[in-house]
Amino acid sequence: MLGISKSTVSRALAGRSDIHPETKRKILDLASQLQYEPNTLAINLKQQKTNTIGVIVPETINRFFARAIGGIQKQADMAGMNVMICQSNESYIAEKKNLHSLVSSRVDGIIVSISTETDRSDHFVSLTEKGIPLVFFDRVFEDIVASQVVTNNYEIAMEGTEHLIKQGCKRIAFVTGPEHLFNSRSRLSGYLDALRKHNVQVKDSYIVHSHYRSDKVEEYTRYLLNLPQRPDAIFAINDYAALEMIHIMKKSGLRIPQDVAVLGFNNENLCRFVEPSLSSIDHPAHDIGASAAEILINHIRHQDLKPEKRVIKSNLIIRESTEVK
Amino acid sequence: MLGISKSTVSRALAGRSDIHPETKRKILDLASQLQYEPNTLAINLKQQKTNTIGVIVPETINRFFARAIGGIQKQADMAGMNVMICQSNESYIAEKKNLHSLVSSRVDGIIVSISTETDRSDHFVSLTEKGIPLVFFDRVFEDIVASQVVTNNYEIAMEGTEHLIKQGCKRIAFVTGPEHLFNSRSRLSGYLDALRKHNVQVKDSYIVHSHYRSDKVEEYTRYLLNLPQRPDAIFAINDYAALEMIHIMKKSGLRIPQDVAVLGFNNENLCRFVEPSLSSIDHPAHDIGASAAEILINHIRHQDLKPEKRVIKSNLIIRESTEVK
DNA sequence: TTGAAAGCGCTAACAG
DNA sequence: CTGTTAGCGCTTTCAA
Repeated sequence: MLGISKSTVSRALAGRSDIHPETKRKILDLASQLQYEPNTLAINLKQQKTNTIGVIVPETINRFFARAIGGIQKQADMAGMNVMICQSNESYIAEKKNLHSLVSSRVDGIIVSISTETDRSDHFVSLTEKGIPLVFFDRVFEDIVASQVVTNNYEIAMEGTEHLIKQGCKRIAFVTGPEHLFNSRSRLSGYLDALRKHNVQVKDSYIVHSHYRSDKVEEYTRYLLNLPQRPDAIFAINDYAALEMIHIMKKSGLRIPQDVAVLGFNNENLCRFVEPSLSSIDHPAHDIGASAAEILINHIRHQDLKPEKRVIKSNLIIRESTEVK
Repeated sequence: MLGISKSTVSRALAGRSDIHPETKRKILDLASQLQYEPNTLAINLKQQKTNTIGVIVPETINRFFARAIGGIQKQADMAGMNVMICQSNESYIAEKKNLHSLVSSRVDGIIVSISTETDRSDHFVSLTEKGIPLVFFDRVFEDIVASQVVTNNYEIAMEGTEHLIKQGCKRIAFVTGPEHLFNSRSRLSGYLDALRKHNVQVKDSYIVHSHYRSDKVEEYTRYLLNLPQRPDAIFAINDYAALEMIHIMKKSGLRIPQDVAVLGFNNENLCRFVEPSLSSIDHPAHDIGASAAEILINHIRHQDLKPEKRVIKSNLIIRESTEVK
C-alpha cells in the first residue's frame, strides 16, 4: 500500500535504527490504522525459538501449583517471555501428551512437577538429548540429571513431627503422597527419623499414602479414628485435608488439639481463620515457581550451564491446632 | 534418509490413505526412531489456524476461574483443541496485552472474563471485525454484541437476600464487586429489589463495593462493624471473604449467625467444614467454562452463527451460618 | 502412489 | 537507508 518492500516494513515494526524516520512513521501509522498484528507463528518459525516457557503441573485447581505458576509467570514477564501451561491431571499418559505437545510447539524450555502416577522418567530424557532445558520443581525425580527446585522436605517433616512430640503426642499419624514420589519419601523419612530420635514407637498403621485427592480424606480419616489405638496427632497432607479431618473428628466428639493435634501443610490463608486456627508448614509456592523459572531462563540463555539444584526452606507455623498444653 | 520426498513423508505422518502401506511403515518407523516431533508452528502457519482457544481470566489463583478453566479444557480436549491461558491480574492494561498476544498467536477463538478495572469494550470490537469468535463468561459487558455465558445473578442475589430477610434480618449488608461490572450491578439490583419487595429499609452505608481483593476484607469488615447500626446479616462477595469476616466478628464477641448471619458465594468445599458451616451460593464454575467453550467451538466451526447468550443457574445452599432461628 | 513446486508471514544476509 | 532473495517446516495442488 505504501510501495515499500516488506523488509523495510519488517525493520520499522521491529524498531530498528537503520531506517529513515519518515518511512518508519508512515509504516507505523498505517500498521496501527490497519490494526496490524504480527504473526507470532511466522516469527517463531523463522527465529527457531518461541520465547515461551512450557509448564506441566498436575492441576491448576491445586493452590500450591496455582501459586507456583504465579511465580513462574512473574519471572517470565520480567524476562519478556511467555508461559504455556498444561495440566497432567495427575495422569502419566496426559503428562506424556503434554510433553509432546510442548515439544511440538517448540517451547524454549520446560518446567515440570510430575503427576502422582508418574513413576519413571524415560519421557524426559529425550528432552535433554534434544537440548531443551528442563527444570523440575517440588515433585521431582531423585536420580535424573536435570535442574530441580525442592523444599527441605526431610527437615521440615522432622521439625513438624518433633513439634508434635514435644506437645506430648505419642501416636502420630502421618499422611503423605504416593511412595514412589521422592518428596513423599523424604517427608516420610523425616517423620520416621524424628520418631526414632525421640524413642517414639513407629507404627505402620499410622502411615497413610494418599494420592493428593480430596475425595479420599473421609475414608482415611475414618480408618485412623477406628484404629485400636487412635492417633493423638495427625500430620496432614495439606490444609484442606486437615480442615476436613478436623471437621470429621469434631463430629465424633473429639477435641482439637486436646484429643488429637492436627498439623496441616501449605499454610493457606484459611489457616488463620478456622477454629482452632491451623498449624501448618509454610510451603513457599511462589518462590519455588519463581526459582524454577529463573533457573530455566538462565539455561535457555546459556546452553552450556550445568544442572542446578536449589533448596527453598519451608517453615513451621505453629497455631492453636497443635498447642496441646 | 529414505530417498523419499517430503510430500510423501507429510502424507504418511498425516495418516492419509493415498500412500503405499510399505512406504508408510518405513516412514513411521524412522520417525519414531528419530523421535521426530512435527513442528506445530509450521503446521499452523501453513493451515492458517492453530486449533487453539485463547482464554483471558483475571487470576487463576481464584478458584472460580481455576474451575472454569477446567471446564474449558474439558470441552477443548473433547474437540481436540488446545487451550492457551492468560491472566490479566485484574489489570486493564494487562488484559489488552493478553488480547494482542493471543491475536498474534493466531488463536482460533477467545474466551474472556474481564478484569475489575475494565470499564470499556473497545479492545474487543476489533476481534469481531477480524472475524475471531469471542465468548465472554461471568464478567461480561452488557451491551457488546458477542456470545456470553452468565449466571442468574439478579435472581440469586434476590433469593439470597430474601432468605436473610426470612431469617428475621433487617440490616443486611451487601458486599459486591465494582459498580461498572455488569454482574456486580445485577446482583446489587437483586439485593435492592428484594429489600424493597419486603419493605426493608435500604441503606447505602450497608453496600460495599469491593475489588475482589482479599487484602481489603478486614478493612471493610471493621467499617461495617463500626457503623452506628451494625448489620445483622452480611451477604459476602465470596466464601474466603466470608470466612475471614466471620473470624473477625467472632473475635469481637459476635455470635454467628445469632448476631450476624453470613451468606457466602461460590460454595467452596470448605463451606461444609468450617464452624458454623457456611451458607453460600453454588456458582457452577465448571459448567460455565464448559458452556463458554462449547459455544466458542461451535462458532469456530460455523463462522456464520449468531451470538448466543446462555444463562446457567446458581443455587442457594443453606447451612448454619444463616440459620438464625 | 509419488514428486515438484508454490506459498503460509516473517527475518536476515547481502547488495546497492 | 532500502530492496532482493532465500529460507524457517510444513501442506497441498498439480502433474506424472
